[in-house]
Amino acid sequence: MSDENNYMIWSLLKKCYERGWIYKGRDVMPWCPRCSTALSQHEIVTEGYKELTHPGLTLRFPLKGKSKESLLIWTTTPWTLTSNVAAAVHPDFTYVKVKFGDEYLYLGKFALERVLPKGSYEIVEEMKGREMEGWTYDGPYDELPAQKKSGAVDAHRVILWEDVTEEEGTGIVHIAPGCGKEDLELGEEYDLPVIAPLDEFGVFIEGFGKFTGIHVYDSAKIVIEDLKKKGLLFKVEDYTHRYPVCWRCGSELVFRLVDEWFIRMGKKLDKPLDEITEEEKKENLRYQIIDSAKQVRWIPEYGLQQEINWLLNMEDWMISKKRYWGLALPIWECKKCGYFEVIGSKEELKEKAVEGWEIFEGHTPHRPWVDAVKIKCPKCGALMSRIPDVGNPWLDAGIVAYSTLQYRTNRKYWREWFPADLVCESLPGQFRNWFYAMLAMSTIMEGKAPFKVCFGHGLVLGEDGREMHKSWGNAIEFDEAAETMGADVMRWMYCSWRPENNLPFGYTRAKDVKRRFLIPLWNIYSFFVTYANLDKWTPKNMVEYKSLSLLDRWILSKLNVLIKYVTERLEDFDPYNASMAIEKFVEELSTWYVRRSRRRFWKSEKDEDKNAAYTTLYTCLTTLTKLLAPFIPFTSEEMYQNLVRRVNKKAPESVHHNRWPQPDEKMIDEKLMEEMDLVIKVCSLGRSARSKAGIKIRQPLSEMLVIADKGILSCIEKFSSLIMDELNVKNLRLSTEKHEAMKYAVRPRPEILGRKYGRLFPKIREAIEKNAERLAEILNKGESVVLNVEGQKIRVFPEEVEVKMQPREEYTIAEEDEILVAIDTRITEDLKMEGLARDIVRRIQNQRKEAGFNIADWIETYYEAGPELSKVFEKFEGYISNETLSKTILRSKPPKNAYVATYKIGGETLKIGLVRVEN
RNA sequence: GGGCCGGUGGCUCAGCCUGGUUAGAGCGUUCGGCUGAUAACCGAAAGGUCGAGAGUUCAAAUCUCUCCCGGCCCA
Repeated sequence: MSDENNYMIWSLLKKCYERGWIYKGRDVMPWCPRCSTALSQHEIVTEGYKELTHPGLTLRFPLKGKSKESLLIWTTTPWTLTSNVAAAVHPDFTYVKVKFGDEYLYLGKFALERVLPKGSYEIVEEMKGREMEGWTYDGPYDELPAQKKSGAVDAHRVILWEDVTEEEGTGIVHIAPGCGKEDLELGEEYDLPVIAPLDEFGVFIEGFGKFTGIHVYDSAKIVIEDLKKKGLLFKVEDYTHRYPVCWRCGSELVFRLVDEWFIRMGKKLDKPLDEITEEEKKENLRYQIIDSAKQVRWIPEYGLQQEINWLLNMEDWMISKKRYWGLALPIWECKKCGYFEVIGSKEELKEKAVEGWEIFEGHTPHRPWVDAVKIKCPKCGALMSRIPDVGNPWLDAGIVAYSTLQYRTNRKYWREWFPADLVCESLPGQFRNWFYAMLAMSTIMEGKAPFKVCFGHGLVLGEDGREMHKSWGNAIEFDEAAETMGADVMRWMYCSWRPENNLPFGYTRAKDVKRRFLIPLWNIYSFFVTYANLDKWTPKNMVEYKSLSLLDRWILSKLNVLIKYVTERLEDFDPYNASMAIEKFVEELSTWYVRRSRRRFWKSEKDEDKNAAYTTLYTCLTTLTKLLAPFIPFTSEEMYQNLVRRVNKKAPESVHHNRWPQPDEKMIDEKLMEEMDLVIKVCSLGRSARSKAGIKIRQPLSEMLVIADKGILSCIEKFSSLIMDELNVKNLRLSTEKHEAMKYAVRPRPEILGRKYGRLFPKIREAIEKNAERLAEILNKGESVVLNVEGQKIRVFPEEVEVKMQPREEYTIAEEDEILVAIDTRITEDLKMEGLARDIVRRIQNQRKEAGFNIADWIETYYEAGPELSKVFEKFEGYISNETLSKTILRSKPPKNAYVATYKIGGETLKIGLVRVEN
């Protein structure tokens, strides 16, 4: 391992030192007694809390100079009472003095009910918290040497604190500045002494009497015993709360006063960001980092907001860690006068070393070797030793933009590669860890962001939407997932999900992705391969653009649009929309292009058209392999090897060695794509109409009628054979006139006309309905009509009737967006027989497959059927044999070796036997 | 307590920035259909107080405010 990382961090810390940003803090840190280490803010916030039950103690702090008068205090951390220095009240809350038995107690008025039994007390006096300031009291452990030596005994008094809450306790808070973060801050404000009771293992140090040598975890019952004996204990109740624990070992944390090293983040200025002046930023790292963060393009955009929010709230960065292994912090401290110095490089250290260099030389800058080196204190001349702490691991993670790019040794190289184009990690996890560390460190080094784009994705969750946990049974190991669902499936699952959303990961979703995308893709591919092999088709047979059909040109247009779009989306770091577009394309390729082209591959009489279809599908597939290579590298490689490498040994060895496809603008035909959209819609309407009429596609029909405006019709006209084929109709009629398919119906309104004309009404109705068409036109114009009914002239007004349009009897219609499709539902005997023929063909095809015959195998077909189906066999013999590759079709009992099946079609029983024959 | 993200059919999510037909898709459900790509495909139907309330507007899922719920972060 190279030392570069270490020395790079040394030089960064040196920079901070030179600007006065490094300092030693005496802070109360969350501390794990088992791991014997402090935990940083980063570590504690992630998974650092557990519901735990502790003894909640209510006890007396007897007031000095007043007999039988006490403050009532509540705490859940008995051990901190040994280090009590003060008691805090809220200045604005109301407190009460109550008579309780033969004593007087002080507590918050709001706490009376939960602390004292109802009716057991009598309020003697009320006061605001601020009136109590300065009252002195006797602490519970004033006999301890540590209490005496620190001056705490004489410092015990009531102080004011805005953060006292009404929600829990007595409203009077016990303050031990050596045992709590807020306590320490408050203590500094009031200049209180600090007592730190615990060593790094959580054991009481010297000066704590019988506690000395006792582990903090064992101290609670001793405290409770003591308080009982001293008569200070008021009551003990179990109290359950969220309490911080060590993320590594789960031990309860204690708060311990320790020396730690920090990088100063700069003051939090209490004003809007845009009002921070350049002058203020100059020495304030916090706001400099925010400026760096703003240089980055955040995906999603709100990532920036989140990062800024973190930076605005971030405390000074604790860079030390109480461990043995890790980056040796290059801080040398003088034990005698307290001066410290940060060393920025190996060379500087060598120069300043006064002893131990020979031990260190040749080693990496780690313990124990580096600790041997001593330097001379420039202030007092004593020997300075390195502090024992190692560095926070985020220092290592955050320096990569410098340490891996030869920043110290080859600045030219560094400039070439810095800043990185992209970093990508989990946004909720890293905005305060890795992203933060990189931004902070690069701001210190160069005053700018180390990456241009920060792509933050969501979390991978279990399929149930909860975090994955082994114990919850929703966790899936990567290896197992890759093995079971396939790596490409997993990749597509990620790509086709909005990255900023948390991803529910699991096998159901994998199956879904497979079915939605990968299987259809593979089906297209295997369809192509099946027929290309049969036809011995190779890319050498590819035809020119001018030989391609409209359908071919359409999908190639779509393909080139796709290339353009995917390229653009990927360049914009947007794999989601890129993959969605590919899915859409594959779907269209499968459900429209291939479906409409199948016959061209199988039964095309003209080689030219067959070649055109092969050319087109081959182009689509080979282009897709390249577009898909970054998404599903294994599937695309497999397809590529078979489609390209097998027939062209000169092609690049792998799909991943190919150039990215370039769109061919000439192939993009906007008009054609619009037209095809219309065609697809017409077909969809046609199917809808058939479905409404209950006539399956297999049943040929004589005519369909499309009614729309001229523009639409002229688009459709070119595709009439496609439409007729798709919808299985013999003729396609186009018209702009709705009445070709529709007729008017006029319904007289009995509540008006019946009342008006009485018994004449039925005759009137008859007259109206007989001439409905003609009358409707007039009535629709808002004019009245005159009817001759039994010699009377009857004038009928538009409001007296209801004019409706309905399809003519022979048609069933479907209508949408100004397009109306009508199908003629009359089935003649000929059409019916043709439908039956098609039905028979389908059964035979199915049967061939079930028999295990190959697509191109020739067969003999035997059948036994009733008179009608036999007639169909005779009439459509050519068609049936051609479709099913039957050399002969015989009306006879199938031989023994035939594959036989029986069906019921059109009320007759049909028995079919198939025998494979040599070609 | 403060900040950010989210709340839309049974489920997973689009739409919101830039207000405007009848709020979409996939999955699931039901019914029907196609098929030598077949553990796939097509069509139709059922299914929605767009978290709640107020405001702005001719018009609000969309803009504003308040509140509720969930997640994350900070205190």
